[in-house]
Amino acid sequence: MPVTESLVRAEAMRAADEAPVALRRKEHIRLAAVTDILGAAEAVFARAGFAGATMAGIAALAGLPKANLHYYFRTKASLYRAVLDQTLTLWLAETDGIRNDAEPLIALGDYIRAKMRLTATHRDASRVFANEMLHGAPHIGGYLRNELKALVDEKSRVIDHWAQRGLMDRVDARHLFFTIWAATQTYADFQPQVCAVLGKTRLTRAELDHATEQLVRMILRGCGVHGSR
Amino acid sequence: MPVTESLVRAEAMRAADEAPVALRRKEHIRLAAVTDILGAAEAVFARAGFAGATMAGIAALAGLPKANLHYYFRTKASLYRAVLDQTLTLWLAETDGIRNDAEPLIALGDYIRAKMRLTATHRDASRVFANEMLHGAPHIGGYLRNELKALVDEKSRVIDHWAQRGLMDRVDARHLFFTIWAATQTYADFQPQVCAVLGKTRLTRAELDHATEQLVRMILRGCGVHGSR
DNA sequence: TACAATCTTGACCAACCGGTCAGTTTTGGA
DNA sequence: TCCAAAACTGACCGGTTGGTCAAGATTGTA
Repeated sequence: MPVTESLVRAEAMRAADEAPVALRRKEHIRLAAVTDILGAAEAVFARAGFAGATMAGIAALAGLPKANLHYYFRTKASLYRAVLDQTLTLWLAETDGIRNDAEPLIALGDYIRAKMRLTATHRDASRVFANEMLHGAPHIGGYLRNELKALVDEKSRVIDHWAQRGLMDRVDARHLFFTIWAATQTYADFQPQVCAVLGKTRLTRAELDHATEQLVRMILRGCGVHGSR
Repeated sequence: MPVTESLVRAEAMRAADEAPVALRRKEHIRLAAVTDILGAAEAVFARAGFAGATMAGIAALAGLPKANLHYYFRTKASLYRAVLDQTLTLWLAETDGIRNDAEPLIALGDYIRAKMRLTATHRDASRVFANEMLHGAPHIGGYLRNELKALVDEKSRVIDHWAQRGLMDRVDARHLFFTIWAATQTYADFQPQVCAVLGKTRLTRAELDHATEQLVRMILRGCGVHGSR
C-alpha cells in the first residue's frame, strides 16, 4: 500500500502513544501545515519538475519561511516523495467497477469517464506523476512493479473473463489500460498542445465532456463490447 | 517552418556570402561539432529535463570541454531550443498518407504504425517533447498554434471528407489525433510503467509490434473504418 | 611564410540553492 | 504560573552551475 499518509500519520501516532489525548490539537497544527505544504509542493513540482522546483518557491507559495518547510520535511527529496505518495493513491482508485459480474459496457465506460474526470480535477497530480515516469520512475519503481502490477493483473483477468463469455473481443487487457491511461492523461499532461490545436486558451468542461464521450465510444466499439454502437 | 537547422545553416550561409568556397571545410567542422552536441544534449535533456540537465553533463557526453560547448551555443536555453527544433520536424512527419483519395483503412493504419515506429526509434526526442509540454510549452507555443494547428486542421478535413463519403464514422478528428499521439507516445514517455506492468525489464520489438497491431485494430474499428473487422 | 578567422581550453566567478543552526515564540498540560 | 515540547524563523554556509575570459592551437588563404 502506498506510503501515502505515512509521513503524517506515522509521526502523529508515534507521538500519540506517549500522550494520547494531549496531542490532538498539536496534531492539528501539524496536519494543517503539512497539508498546505503538500498542496504548494504539488503545484510547484507539477510546473517545474523535481530539479526545477526550489524549496524557496514552494515555501513562498505555501506562505511560510523556507526553514519552516525544512522543519516538516527534512529534505527536498522527502517532500517530493510525500507528494508522489499522495498522487499514487489517486492513481489506483476507480477500478472498483471492473468486476466479473459487471456489464463491460457500463464498467469500462464508467472507468474511462472516471479517469477523465480525475485528470481534469487533479491536473497537477497527473503532471507530477508524468514527470516521474519521464525521468525513469526512480522513486516509484517498486510501487509500479508491485501494487500497480498486481492491480492490473487482477483487472486483466476480469477482462479476459468478459471476453471468454463473449461480451467483448479478446484483447490484451494490459495494452488496453495503457491506451486508456494515455488517452485520458494527455488532456492534463499535454494541455498546451490540445489547446493550441483546438484554437482555445483553456479546456472547457464542455470540450472535455465531448472528448470523453468520443473516447468512450471509440474504445468500447474498438474492443467489440457487446451493446456498444 | 521549424527553425530546425536554422542556427547551423544561417551561420554557415552568412559566412558563405563572404567567402563561398573557402568556408566549406570550416562549415564541416562546425556542422560535425553541432551535430555531436545536439545528440548529447537530446539524450541528457530527455533524461533530466531542462532544469535537471547540466552543461557539464552534456559536454562530458559529447566528449568535449564545457567551454567549447558554450562556443557553439551561447546559453543553455539556446541549446535547448535547438534540440527542440530538431524534434519538431520529426513530429510533423508521416502524415503524407492522409489524403482525400487514400483508403482510410490503409492510411490511418499506416499512420499509427509510423507513429509507433517513430516513438520506438526516437525515444529521447519524444521525451524531450513531452517534457516541454508538461512544463507548459513555453518555448514552442508558437509552433503549436501555427504549424501544428494548420497541419491538424488540414488532415481533419480529410477525415471529415472520408466520413462524408461513408468510409468511416463521423468523429472529431482532432480528438482522434490526440488519442493516437497519446497512445503511441506512452510507450516512450511512460516506459517504466509499461515495463513494470508487463513484468519485463525492457520493451522488445515483438511486444511493440503486438501493441501496435492491437492499437491499429481497436482505433480503426472504433472509428467504424470501412473494411476493418 | 604570414595573416586573420575560427576553434579549443583551463581557470575563474557570481548567483543560486539545499540544508543547518541557534535562538525565539507558541502551545498545552501540571 | 511554570515548564517542556513543539513550532517557527533569520542568518548563514558549502557546493553546484551557467557563463566568462584570455590565451593558445588550427585552419585556410594570399
